[in-house]
Amino acid sequence: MSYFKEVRVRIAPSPTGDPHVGTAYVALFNYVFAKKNQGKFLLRIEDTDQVRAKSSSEAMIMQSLRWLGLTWDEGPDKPGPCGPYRQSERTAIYREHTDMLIKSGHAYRCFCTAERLEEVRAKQREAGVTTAYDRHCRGLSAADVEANVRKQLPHVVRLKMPVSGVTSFTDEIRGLVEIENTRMDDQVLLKSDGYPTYHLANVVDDHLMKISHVIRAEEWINSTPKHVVLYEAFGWEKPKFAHLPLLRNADKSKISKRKNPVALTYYQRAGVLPEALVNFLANMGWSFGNDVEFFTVDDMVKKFEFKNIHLGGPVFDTVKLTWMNQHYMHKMTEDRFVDYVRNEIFSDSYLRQMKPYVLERMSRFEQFVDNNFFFFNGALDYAGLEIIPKGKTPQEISTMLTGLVEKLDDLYEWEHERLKAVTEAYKDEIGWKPKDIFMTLRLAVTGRKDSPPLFETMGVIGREMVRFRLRDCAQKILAFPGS
RNA sequence: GUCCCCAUCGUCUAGAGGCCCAGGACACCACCCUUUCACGGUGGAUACAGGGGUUCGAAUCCCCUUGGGGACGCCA
Repeated sequence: MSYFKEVRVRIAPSPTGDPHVGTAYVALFNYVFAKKNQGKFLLRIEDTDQVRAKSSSEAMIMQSLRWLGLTWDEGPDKPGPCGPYRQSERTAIYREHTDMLIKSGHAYRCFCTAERLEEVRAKQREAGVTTAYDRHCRGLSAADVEANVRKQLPHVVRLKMPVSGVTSFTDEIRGLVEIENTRMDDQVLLKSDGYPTYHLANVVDDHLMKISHVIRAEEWINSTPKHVVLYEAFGWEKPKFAHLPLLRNADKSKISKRKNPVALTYYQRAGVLPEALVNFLANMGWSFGNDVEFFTVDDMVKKFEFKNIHLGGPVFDTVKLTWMNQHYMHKMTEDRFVDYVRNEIFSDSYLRQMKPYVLERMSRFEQFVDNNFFFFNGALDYAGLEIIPKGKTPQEISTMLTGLVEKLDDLYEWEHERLKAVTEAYKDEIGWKPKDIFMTLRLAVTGRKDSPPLFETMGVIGREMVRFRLRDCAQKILAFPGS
């Protein structure tokens, strides 16, 4: 009798930034597969990276998935039989399971320092071989380990990979995948801060949460054998695996914010309707058949099968998304139109944020739309704006803007004082005059010279749209005549 | 570099050996509709990466080459 009595699948995002379009993509296929099999769809927050995890990100992920209608049956906010559904609240479970593995001889403590590991890797890179842990601590005697533990030396716990043979698994979409064990590293399972790595937490939780099908992105294929070894070490029945193709940038590389807007919050702000985005995502790697392009999630549920997934990495083409969105827009009812404009475009919260900066600059409300278009637009038109300061080349401006985007991306909190501090530090770093950088930034973000205070305005417009405008501007000015 | 995955128009895809000198959609071009702009309609251009097999027959099966991507972290 199988351990799995029903279909249970999950989306397991890491709350380290804006909710990602790839998360929605994988969530959609999980959701559809669950519905198709009258199963359950869970949301599990994988916040085991203490350095990068942030709670605001978790809230946005949940908001975005709900916006798309991809709602879960169990999750951090929806208690179920297998909770808690936030990994940071399950550390005792991981420690307990790590101890089990150490006792059964499937894992060992490793006291190597980060410096030593870096040295080992550097040498391997130099020699042109695959970088991997050299298993220095795998042969440590029990006495040595005990002495080190007593000295409270910081350490991690690593998985003992088999040193020969082949580990394989059957991918539901592509069939048998085999990887030689000699190619695999002794993966860290428990970090020195006591938190688990993805590999451990994922396997333990998938088992404990009775996940029957692991449907995730293709980037995980290479580590799946490690997970298989873990399931076997625990003596657990394995779930089925299905690896979805990766969404791509126009140049076919894995979709990334450097080359494409990837935040779900960006698409929502840019006025893409949720059903259009979901429909578009459904057409990535999968097709309804019979030349049908427009369909609902419920329609997809009826027809979905793994074997119809096409494995070529689909390019995320926002032009086609926009066309699809137009189709859904034109079908909106009057009620929904009014509701949408009120609640998405002129939402209460957005207007309230704007109020301190826009009201004092107007003497009649007839000025509102013209004066403040940049709070509502997506891409702006920079032609005829004198956006290139005297003495600077379009290339320099473009590079400056791209560099600034990267600095702003590092910002933990999107708030005007921090925006100002980061921009000023950047100005000093590159040694530009204030005017050259601030006016250019103002024009890039708002499209006009006379706009409300720059950083406050950027704060209101929001991270995703500012990033998009800056990148868009950096690209457009290179195409200006004469540049 | 090593391993893994993949390969039909520029892009998303249909295609499960004969229905395919390859169908649909986006984008593009032309025309029609129209006081404008959109929408819509009609038409056009554009693809089976290359080479070997297997077969009466291959876009479809096999092999090699090439190309693309991913993974090689105390990130997920």
